[in-house]
Amino acid sequence: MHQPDEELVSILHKKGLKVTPQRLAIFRYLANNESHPSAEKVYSDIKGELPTISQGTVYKTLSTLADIGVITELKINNGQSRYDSNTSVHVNVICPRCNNITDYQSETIIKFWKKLSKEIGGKISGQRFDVYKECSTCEK
Amino acid sequence: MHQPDEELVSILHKKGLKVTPQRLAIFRYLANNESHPSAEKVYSDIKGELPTISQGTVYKTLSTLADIGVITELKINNGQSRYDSNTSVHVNVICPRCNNITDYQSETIIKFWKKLSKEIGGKISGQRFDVYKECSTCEK
DNA sequence: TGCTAATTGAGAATCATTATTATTTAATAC
DNA sequence: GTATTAAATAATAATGATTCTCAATTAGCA
Ligand SMILES: [Mn+2]
Ligand SMILES: [Mn+2]
Ligand SMILES: [Zn+2]
Ligand SMILES: [Zn+2]
Repeated sequence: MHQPDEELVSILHKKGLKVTPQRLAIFRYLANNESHPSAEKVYSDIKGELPTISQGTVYKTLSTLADIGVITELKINNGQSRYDSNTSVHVNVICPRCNNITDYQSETIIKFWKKLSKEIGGKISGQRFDVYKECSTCEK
Repeated sequence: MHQPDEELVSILHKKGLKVTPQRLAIFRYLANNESHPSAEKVYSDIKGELPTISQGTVYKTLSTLADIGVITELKINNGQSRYDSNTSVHVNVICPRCNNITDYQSETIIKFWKKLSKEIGGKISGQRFDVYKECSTCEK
């Protein structure tokens, strides 16, 4: 694990964006959170650190972080967005019952992506691979 | 190309659901439409055939068709849902600028899915593979 | 040809997200 | 350090895609 701050600060500088406590805190929160939280979850959790932050700022910040490419926004089937700081090529395993999301990574995926992106060609700007499977809690 | 009606009617019977003109028309429309239309697009296009249909019925019908597995709902990044009658394993190539969606299918994808679903194991209920790439119209 | 539960149509309600705007603040220059 | 200023934030209102409600209609069946 590395200090996420340095990377974020460098990218913000490069893009001419300000380094704010809100941006640092939300990015740090996501970088240490595997659960692909919703904006609402980020808001309620981040209030411990930044008690006066507003929902609007959370949405705006998440959108900014997605724009600069350090997180990914995933619209899921319950109508909400979930936020993922894992920017490597991977599979999101989504429980169709409770919308729990976990990452699955393997060599198979890496190889597939190399082959597929070459096959499709052109300027590909991203990808999203989801697999729907009941989580261990829900299958009981 | 085969008659989509027969398949749908048989599944509706199996599930104890009624065969209605609205369900037939919307399913037929999607089966003959590669463009992954939104609910709004389905609504405005289907009014030619069913002038008195309501938006609510379109939403409800699309949801029913997705429930019984004959179409797939894709929430995309503009906040809308798009509907796909291609239920085979494939990649949706989505233009991040105009949200145009086209299907990409290849042996690479089929083989990957066989391998990946075995790797992940358990009762997988579906999958979704998206690739973001500017469409030919937008890259000009 | 009726019966009945499912479906539809019309319109209201919901709710996640976005927009607005006054206030605050990070970054730069002095 | 202090002033300047454009960007960011907080509070709140607005939006809009989707869902809900319920009375009217209809598909499926006896
Ligand atoms: Mn993920
Ligand atoms: Mn498709
Ligand atoms: Zn679950
Ligand atoms: Zn395009």
